[in-house]
Amino acid sequence: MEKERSTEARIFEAASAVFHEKGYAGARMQEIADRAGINKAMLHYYYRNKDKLFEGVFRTARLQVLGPILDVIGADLPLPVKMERAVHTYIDQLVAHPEVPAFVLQELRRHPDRVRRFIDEEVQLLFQGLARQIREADRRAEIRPVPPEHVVVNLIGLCVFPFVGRPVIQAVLGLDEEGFEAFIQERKQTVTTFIHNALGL
Amino acid sequence: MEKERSTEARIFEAASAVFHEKGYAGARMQEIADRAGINKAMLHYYYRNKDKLFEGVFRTARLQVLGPILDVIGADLPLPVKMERAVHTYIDQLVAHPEVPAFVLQELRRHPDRVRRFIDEEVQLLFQGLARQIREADRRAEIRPVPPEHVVVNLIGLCVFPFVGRPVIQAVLGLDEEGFEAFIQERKQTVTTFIHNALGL
DNA sequence: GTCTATACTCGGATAGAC
DNA sequence: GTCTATCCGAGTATAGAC
Repeated sequence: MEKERSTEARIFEAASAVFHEKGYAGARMQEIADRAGINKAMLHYYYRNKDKLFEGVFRTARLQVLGPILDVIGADLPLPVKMERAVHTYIDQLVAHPEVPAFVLQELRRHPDRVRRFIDEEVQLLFQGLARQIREADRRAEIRPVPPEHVVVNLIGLCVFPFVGRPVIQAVLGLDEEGFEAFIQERKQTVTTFIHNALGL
Repeated sequence: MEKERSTEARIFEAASAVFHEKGYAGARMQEIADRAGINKAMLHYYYRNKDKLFEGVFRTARLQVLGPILDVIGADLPLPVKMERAVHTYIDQLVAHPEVPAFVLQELRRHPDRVRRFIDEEVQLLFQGLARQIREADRRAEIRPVPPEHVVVNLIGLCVFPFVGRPVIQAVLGLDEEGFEAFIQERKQTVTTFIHNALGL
């Protein structure tokens, strides 16, 4: 109910929270209105309908989950450094938006038509560039022989999975919220080492 | 509409498919009825309501996603062999039920109360056992020093992530359905090697 | 711009005939 | 056991006053 930000911004933040938590199908306009501290009718005044509101939230989520990591992947860095930076950057990014990956993956799964817009030409090329860099390192015998596509998927998966599987991981390891936080912070180091060792760097 | 299996079984299969695809909130009783080739009213005759039907599907999903892998983790095997078997078994298991992990993780995220039942004492102990085995191997200097909990999460994540992130991975790597299948089959080997190398086995 | 009241649709659930 | 018809609550969206 903060009077600071504009109504529109408050709606958007509330909508983000609710969509992230419940997904499109589970989200209720009423709950969004409540969290924004305004009336249901206002939602339709600013954003015509649920779809439009969702569209905005999803577009933002894309940046939150793809933004910084792409810069690192596209940067001109030697492989070992790039790997380390990628892991650190990506985990930091995900800590800032812990619920976004599960949300995004869920919605992409239900709307295959969105996938092309989500992973556009540019994004695809960036990842292909990383794969090529790995292949090059392999050719020069700087790393163990290894299929580059798998390394790319492993890199992303090792960073993202704990956030998508959070409840299960917390239960298995017996971690409370702050225990999980700490675990994630450790991963910046352990995942980097894991990958470096796997590649023989 | 196969006349073979009983109506009850057909309903359950249809319900599984729809719940897996759409999640609880997105699933429609009408669609389940259609796929089962029967009337909506029949759903309520066999399973009292949507919740009860979901409960059954979810319980089965738990076994589909936890079953075989737990046997391997609990088995009395040397670490390198156990890791290899775990990866192979788990990926085979997930190929048989590709949509289940995303479904389960999504629903657990929305119903934190279910988590305890999902990861019960027994499951927790099995994973702790694996962690202990890794810690032992570390103590005996059979592997590189490494936090066991992270290895456990990495093992599971490397197997599960491709299925949860499937649409994104297909788009990034430019794979069609059978290309993805092949990629997954490759992973049984590449992930095993990745982990072995990471641990210095 | 913000509210209240209300229209309308969708979907889960039940009644009751066969 | 299986169907048709129908009820009813929930949830999105709009009308209209202030």
